[in-house]
Amino acid sequence: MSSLPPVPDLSAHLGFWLRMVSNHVSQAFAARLAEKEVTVAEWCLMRSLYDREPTQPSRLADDMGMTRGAITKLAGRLIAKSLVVREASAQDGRSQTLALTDRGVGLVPELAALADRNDAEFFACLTQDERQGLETLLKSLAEHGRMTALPIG
Amino acid sequence: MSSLPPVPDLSAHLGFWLRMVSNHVSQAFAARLAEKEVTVAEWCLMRSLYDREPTQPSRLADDMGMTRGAITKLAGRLIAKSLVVREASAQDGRSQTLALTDRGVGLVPELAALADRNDAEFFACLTQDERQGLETLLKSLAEHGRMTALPIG
DNA sequence: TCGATATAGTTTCCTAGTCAACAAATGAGG
DNA sequence: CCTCATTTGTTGACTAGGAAACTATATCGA
Repeated sequence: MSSLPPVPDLSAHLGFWLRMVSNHVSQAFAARLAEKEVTVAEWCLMRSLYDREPTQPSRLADDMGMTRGAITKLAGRLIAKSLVVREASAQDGRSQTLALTDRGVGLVPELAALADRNDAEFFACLTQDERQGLETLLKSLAEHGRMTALPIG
Repeated sequence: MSSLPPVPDLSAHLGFWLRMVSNHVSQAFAARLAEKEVTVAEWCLMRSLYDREPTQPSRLADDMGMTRGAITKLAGRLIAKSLVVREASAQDGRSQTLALTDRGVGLVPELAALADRNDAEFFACLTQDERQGLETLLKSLAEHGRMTALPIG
């Protein structure tokens, strides 16, 4: 009988638990957003536009950690839903800006409320101190790992 | 001038930081695995098969939080790479089992080493106590949220 | 001022999931 | 037994993203 080399279980890694919890939180959030017919990526883009001047797609791509191609399509879907408008730049013929429509502006606070509730639901089982500690740890990891963009994928 | 209702920033939510860090860790891991021409999902499936009897696809689907259709395709890719074999059940004509090939068995420890290194790299900036604390918090969240499967998406 | 290069956005092809319809085999009830 | 519901795995249509080729415009340098 050949014995296998011992290999740590998947659950031996912190990354495993991180992924497990993160994905559950995100999926639950996605389900809430789905009732408003909005995806997580759409929410991120809309929130990014909410309190900002009309913004270039390339800028949003950097902020959101997505490619420009993805932003083109994402913006297209939001435009189709009349939540966002695309406008050509007067100065630079290549450039455009994206901005929320009135409907988009109106929707953002509703979606933000869903985000609040989702966060509250998942982290309710932690004490205030624990939540604070978790936030500190995650921000520390983000800083040391030079994580700037919000990676969707 | 109409003033917008105040809306918390994306970064106001713990879920945001969780997702940010988790996705970076996972993407870095995916990049390491890519050098061995293996995806994260493939790694999870292979690791699941490593120290187990040949296992039904439906069982793996439950374990990994994926649909059966996804397992069909995932297994198909691994079979194409000669890392996994599919075998029909003798007792139940509907049922099959999946198992690692010798090559698959040999690859798992290599991939596990990559997982170890990836984890070590990302969490090196934390003290041992902090890592322990993070693990405790994540496991607590997983338990309270009844998170069993390893959700890929 | 013209040509090379860089930049902004789009498009095409590819990947890897989901969902829902499906075929084959099993099992349970009359 | 025979039928009908259930279970197993597969398939096809669809989604959302990435990579790279592409178009149009702008800029820089000789």
